Amino acid sequence: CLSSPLLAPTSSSTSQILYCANSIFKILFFQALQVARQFLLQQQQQQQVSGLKSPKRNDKQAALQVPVSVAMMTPQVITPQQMQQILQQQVLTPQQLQVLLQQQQALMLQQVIVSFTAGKMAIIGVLMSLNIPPQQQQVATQQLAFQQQLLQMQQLQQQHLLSLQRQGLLTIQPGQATLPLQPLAQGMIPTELQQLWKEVTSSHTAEEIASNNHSSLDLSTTCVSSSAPSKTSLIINSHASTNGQLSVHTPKRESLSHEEHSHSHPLYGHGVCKWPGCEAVCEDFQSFLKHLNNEHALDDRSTAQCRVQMQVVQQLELQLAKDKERLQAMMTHLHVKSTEPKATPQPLNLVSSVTLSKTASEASPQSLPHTPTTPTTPITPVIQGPSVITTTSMHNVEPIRRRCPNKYNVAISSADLAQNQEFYKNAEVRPPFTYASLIRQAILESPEKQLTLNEIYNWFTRMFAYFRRNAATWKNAVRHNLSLHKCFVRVENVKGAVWTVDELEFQKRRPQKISGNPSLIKNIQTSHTYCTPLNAALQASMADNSIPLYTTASMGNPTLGNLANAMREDLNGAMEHTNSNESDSSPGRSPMQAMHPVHVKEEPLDPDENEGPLSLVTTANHSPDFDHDRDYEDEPVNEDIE
DNA sequence: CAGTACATAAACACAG
DNA sequence: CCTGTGTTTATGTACT
Repeated sequence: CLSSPLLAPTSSSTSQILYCANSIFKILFFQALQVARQFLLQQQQQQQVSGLKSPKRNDKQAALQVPVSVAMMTPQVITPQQMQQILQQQVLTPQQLQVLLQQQQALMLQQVIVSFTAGKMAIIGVLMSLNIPPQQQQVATQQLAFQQQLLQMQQLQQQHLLSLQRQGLLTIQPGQATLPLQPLAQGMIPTELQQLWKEVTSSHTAEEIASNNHSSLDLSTTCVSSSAPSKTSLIINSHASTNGQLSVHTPKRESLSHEEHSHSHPLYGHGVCKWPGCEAVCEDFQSFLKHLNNEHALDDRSTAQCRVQMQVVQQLELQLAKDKERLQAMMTHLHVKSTEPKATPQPLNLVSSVTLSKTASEASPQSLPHTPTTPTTPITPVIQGPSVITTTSMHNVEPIRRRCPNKYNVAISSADLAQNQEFYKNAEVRPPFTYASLIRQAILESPEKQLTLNEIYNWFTRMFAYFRRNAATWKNAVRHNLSLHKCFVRVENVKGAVWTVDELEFQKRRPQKISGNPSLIKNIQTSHTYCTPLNAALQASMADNSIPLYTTASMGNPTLGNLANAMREDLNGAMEHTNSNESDSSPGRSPMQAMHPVHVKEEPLDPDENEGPLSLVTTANHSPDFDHDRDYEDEPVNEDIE
């Protein structure tokens, strides 16, 4: 790629060659630079001026032509000796050589900067759009911040060179050549990293706006390893003024004053020089510039630092590429290419969140609790391809009214809840279950099949992170549901009142037609033998078809836990209630049967079921599980923490 | 389009 | 008076 029309100083060609030349030039540049500098030192007295363009001229494009050509041609074949030859043949003055070298370096540094900046910006954008979990973002952020510091150092070097070039102060200071190389990682404290991160993001925004959104997303796919960035305005100085910090390295920089105004020099902050390992105190920006010119001139130390930084950059580049690859795989896995965001019930959003907030292993496509359209395709990973990576999916903690559009949402949730129980505990995602189902579940999970209101509250907050906020709302809803639905029976107790579930009423609650395939009934038995995503999908499919699950095996199956069992009962209730006595199938009802509903809601049907002279019997054998629940109650429910 | 289920908000009563 | 509990009504949304 170095042999193509690289010498044309156009943006596109320059950008293309820049990347190609990067790796080669990285290796050869400093070598050549050293040789050239040696040569310069030797030839310093000759002072032969032979009609080269002045380095101060405004025509930066023309000025860049020579270095571009040198930079692009030499890396292929040049050796230090050849470099010398070239330099001699061209009969350049030391100043001119210096200019050339600086321009080469500037160009190369620009290339590196742009390359990494583009990749960095893309990654930042992806991270932000994806709401990557904090851990991953932290890693990426640290990497990028480190990268940014490296790039800023390079920028400063470049700017420094250019300023020197402009002022005609291009002299080598041999005395500095022997200064020891300082560790580059020095002085990288977290606060600096944070600041850098902020700078990066802010400049990214401005850059995106200024560059008309051209490059940011395109580069996201090519990132660091991009071979041909589509937009190269960032590299060439034409848009330097729009690039914020990137404008620093433009040879044309008309304004040190601008920097003085903004005092936003990447290498200057909090009154200290942020050159790696320097941390020299500079009162003001002017002194800082002086310090830069004096201490961080183009010398052995600086070049060595740059060299090390380049190696660091290379490492980061590799790592970034890996991370990018991983991210790509994640995005692919999560079906980012979604077309219809609203087409799917909520559990998909949940999965997206669970994937992003928990371990990736939990995010296998099979675990998507979406509802397969047919029972025969329960484990098809990508059926509807919903948008799982959306900001709404990550911030759907607001009390948005989002009932599951599916009429059997409760039934679907039976498997879903069991499958994502841990997820709901941790992710602030609204469970796609009705309050009634949840209340019933809470009650049925209790050993006595009865709970006080407060215990129900605790169950909600314990089982669902979503219910740790907006307590007033959902608690009111719980009370409302308890009062409204006849399936919830209030029973006076010694300790007060407890709530129980009238299964018959609950199953009466939602008369639905049975349209499912009865052959799937046995599938549920086999399916919940394995607590696998397939299990969830199968059950979800069955739930979707309202298959009755009158299987005693489903009861008390520890594989899916009580939650799933109860929800399976819920599933039973979802279908047309043909059997009026399957409420007896619930094995755990016996304690409740002794209860006496003090308060019977209007039109109490079949009071024979709750005949009550023994009403207070069970209250005597107070279950220690209540104390067990108390343990959770003691936990501060930070629902009011917004 | 009507009916139903559900969520949400709010008013109210009552007891501790 | 405050808080928690419980009931009821109203309203809006989504689905059938």
